[in-house]
Amino acid sequence: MLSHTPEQGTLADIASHRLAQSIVTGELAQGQKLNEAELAERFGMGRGPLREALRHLEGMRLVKRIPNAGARVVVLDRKTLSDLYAVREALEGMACRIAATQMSDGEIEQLRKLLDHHEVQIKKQGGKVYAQSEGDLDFHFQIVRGSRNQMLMDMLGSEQYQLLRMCRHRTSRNAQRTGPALQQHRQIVEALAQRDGELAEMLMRRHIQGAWQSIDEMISKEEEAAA
Amino acid sequence: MLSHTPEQGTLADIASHRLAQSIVTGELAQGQKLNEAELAERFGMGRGPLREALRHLEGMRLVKRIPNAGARVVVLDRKTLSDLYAVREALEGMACRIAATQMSDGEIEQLRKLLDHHEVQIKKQGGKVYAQSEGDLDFHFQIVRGSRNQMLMDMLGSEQYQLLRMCRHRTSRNAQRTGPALQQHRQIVEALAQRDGELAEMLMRRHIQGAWQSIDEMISKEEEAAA
DNA sequence: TTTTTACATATTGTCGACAATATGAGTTTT
DNA sequence: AAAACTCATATTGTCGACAATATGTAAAAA
Repeated sequence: MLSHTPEQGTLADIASHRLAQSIVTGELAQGQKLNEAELAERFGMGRGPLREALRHLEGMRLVKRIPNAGARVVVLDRKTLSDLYAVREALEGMACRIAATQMSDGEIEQLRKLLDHHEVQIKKQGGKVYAQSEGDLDFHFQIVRGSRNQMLMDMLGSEQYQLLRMCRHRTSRNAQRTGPALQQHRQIVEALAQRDGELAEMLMRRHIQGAWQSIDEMISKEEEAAA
Repeated sequence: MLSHTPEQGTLADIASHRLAQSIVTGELAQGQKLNEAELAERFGMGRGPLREALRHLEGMRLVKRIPNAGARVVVLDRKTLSDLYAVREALEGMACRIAATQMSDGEIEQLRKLLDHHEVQIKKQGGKVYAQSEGDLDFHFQIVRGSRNQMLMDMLGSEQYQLLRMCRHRTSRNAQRTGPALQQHRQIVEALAQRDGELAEMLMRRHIQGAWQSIDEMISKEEEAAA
């Protein structure tokens, strides 16, 4: 799974983890002001560790800090998400190409198993897509791991995927794209199995482009509804 | 120029900036232990702001922190640098492709001017390559800016380029690659001017691959000398 | 009525002291 | 002599209080 660590280090680490969770799940709304004293009290700690946690989250781009004016949850507007998906496309495309030469047969078999698992999950509980969303990230991250590029793992795992999960929770109601997504995942795995890095990269890029299109439409509808 | 802000915000921001500077220039050696009390005293501040700065630098991947055991300057071994250049290749390649459609004619002309400036600098002071190194980053960052992708600018500007500068200071003695690099830069600008994104991307990728090869050889020699 | 100013309040920024934990030297045991 | 243990020391983690800065409100001026 992804970042399900109980996080039992320093208080700052705990706060950082809990805050990230709250932000990602939408419990803390986008743009919301983060009051240090209040949060510290809620978490049962002093303001020191909490401030360190905020600094950490700032580095993860989950909050935006303004000197002497506090921190707010980041707002994922359309432009930001568009940028995010462009970066993902480049990064995961590369990861896929390299993974095709680096992953072991066992790891690729593991990916197939993961997709089988997703398939039964989808058929079992048609509407409840949350698990699939998390599973989707698992799939993507497995491939990134397959690239053996630690920097990539850090960047995508500890940072971008958080933003993605945040975006998902926001637009999770009507996520009917799970079917085609699974199909695309299977194609990607087959390309990896054939050690065809170029094809795997291309399929992954298309997959992410498709995901962005889907998200983009949702945002458009949202904006229409708001207007 | 790049990150030459005097940084006059909170003490934590000042500390963060000064530490980053010291790390990048090699004044603080790789792997060196960072003592909170000592640094706080040197900067004339308490340990609170300094700890926040360390948390920030941790997010920028310039230091590595171990709970209850302190922070150390990150170590750029060959694998880390290899990963970094792979990521750069993907990211800047994309930036270049998009920049070809997004940059204004004026901005591209600006790039030409920048390269002219580099050329006279190189001819004037053959050995002193430091300025060119910084200038090289300026060139790359201008193109990233041209992609209009804020996330990319953040990632490359505030993070990866710091690591690059760090790497440069380490292997700066024999940097005779400035000649061919300039030539490649010119080719890239011409591709941009012709609005040929595909070509621009390809040239940029090759350029970065070449840079990595050069760095890699240097590291090999270093390791031989050490053994 | 609108704008400006002054002030009380809330929030962030900073420090110093103390507690918890790791580090390393010296001692004991095998 | 090598390994394991003990304890003094150094370093990190945490807290509460105070200073500096921003925020919102109400009175005064236009």
